[in-house]
Amino acid sequence: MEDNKIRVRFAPSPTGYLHIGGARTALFNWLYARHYKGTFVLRIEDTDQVRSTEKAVNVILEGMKWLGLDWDEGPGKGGEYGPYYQMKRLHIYQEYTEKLLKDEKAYCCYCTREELANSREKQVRENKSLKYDKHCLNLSEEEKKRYETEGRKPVIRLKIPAKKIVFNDLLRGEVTFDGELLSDFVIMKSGGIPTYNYAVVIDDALMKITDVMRGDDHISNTPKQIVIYEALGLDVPKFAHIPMIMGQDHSRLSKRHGATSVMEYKKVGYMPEAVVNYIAHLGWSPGDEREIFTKEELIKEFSLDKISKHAAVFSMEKLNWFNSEYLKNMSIDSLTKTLLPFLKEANYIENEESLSPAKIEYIKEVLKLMQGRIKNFSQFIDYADYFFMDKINIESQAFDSVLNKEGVVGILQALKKKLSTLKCWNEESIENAVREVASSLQIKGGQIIHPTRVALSGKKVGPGLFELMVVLSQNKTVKRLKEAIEKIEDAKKISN
RNA sequence: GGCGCAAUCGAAUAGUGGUUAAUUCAGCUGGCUCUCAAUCAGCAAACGGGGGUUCAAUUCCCCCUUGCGCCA
Repeated sequence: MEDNKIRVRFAPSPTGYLHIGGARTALFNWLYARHYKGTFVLRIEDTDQVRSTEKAVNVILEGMKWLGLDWDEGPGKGGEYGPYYQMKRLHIYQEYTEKLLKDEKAYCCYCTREELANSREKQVRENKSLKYDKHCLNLSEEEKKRYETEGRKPVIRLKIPAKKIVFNDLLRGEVTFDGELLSDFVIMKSGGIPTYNYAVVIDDALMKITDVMRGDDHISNTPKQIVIYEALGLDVPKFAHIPMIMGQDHSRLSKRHGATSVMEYKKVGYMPEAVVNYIAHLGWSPGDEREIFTKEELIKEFSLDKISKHAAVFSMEKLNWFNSEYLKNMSIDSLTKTLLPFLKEANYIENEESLSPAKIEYIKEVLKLMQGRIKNFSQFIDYADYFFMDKINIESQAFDSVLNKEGVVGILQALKKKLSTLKCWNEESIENAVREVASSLQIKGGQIIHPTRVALSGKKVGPGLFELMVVLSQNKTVKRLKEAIEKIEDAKKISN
């Protein structure tokens, strides 16, 4: 029973951040492992010494944790098949390489960059597929020695058998490649560093990975990896190549399509559950109409046969929709808790810990007005700024088109007078007061409401005016009406 | 250049050898309303092209096209 347990892995290169595509691959593997009660391994592929950094490892781990994708073996966790960093496994690759050399399944190649380029150029000219010319396949010991004394450092190449290489993709069925067209590719670079395809095979085999689920950009790498498995006499795992995620223009998802880093979404104020829910739908569907899924439901429903085969396009609008759905359904308490760091960041509050109960209550009231109007917390910071600023910033377009108009000063003055003496500050009495002012001036409600909204918030759009006033308080309402009146009069003076 | 993978409304996906080809996001119209959002009602919108197989193809097969990827 133990032997049948599914083992999958996510193996990122720590060369940047955890991007959306990587996160989706991680998610699918995680869901697959959790669904079948298998093991989810995290392995760091850090053999690109130039681009790999410790910081990038941490950023990726952080991203995984934020999304709630916990791993059973890997960095910080250990496990019986470690180490889980490729650079700590160099001796293992070396060991297998010596075996391949001894078995004459691989050979040293001393060709220089120039020699390879020349050969390649010739192949291009002859319209042939690009392939190593096997110049070093049968070097004698003397020739090898001569190259070494010249100071050449060899790379190790694998001999590719000239036969069909077939594998059964769990998603796509039988995929066939012609080994004849494959080059004797490099498995070990001259510095003793394994190439991607080589390290990945040894690691997957030694870590007893049963199912390799990865982006379909790896389909063409698979035959090479199978050749390595066979040369090493290792069991070939099952493969499932999932579709890639593209930008709106159907090119590879990149920064110009918007945020591609998962942590960027945290920063802008998305809920990890919403991001997970959305990316789960990129290339996968439950087979019916449901859209909103908890992680537990995703685990329950996830299966390979519901993964589509064609590339998916990332849509910010749809993500926004998912996120606002989550925000709408959150309790005010947890919403408040999540919002606090953003308020701090925007300097709307001093300190998250030392907030007075009254202030927390105030934040909750503001949140109630904004919940359902925002797609993320950055938008809250933007839309609700006037609740947290002493001097508000009146948008110039709103000022010109709504406030700086004939008759507005008189309206605001009348309203100010009425509100400043209002005894009872609740939605109902405020509405009554506003309507009374309107009817005494013989104008429609809207003619008083719109300028007042701009005077109080600096914006033309926002929550219902009366509830806004209740939260803002009588003092501030009156004060801002006064300030708006002054501002309009100043503008009139200047233009005259 | 060689090889591989893919192809349903603008996007994500359902679905089927015979259907009015469905749902969600986005878009548009209208209701509600002080604006926006939310919400409700409605509209518009797709089987890439060509050959087969078949009584019947969006669905199965082949070719083309397009997109994406791998190889340097």
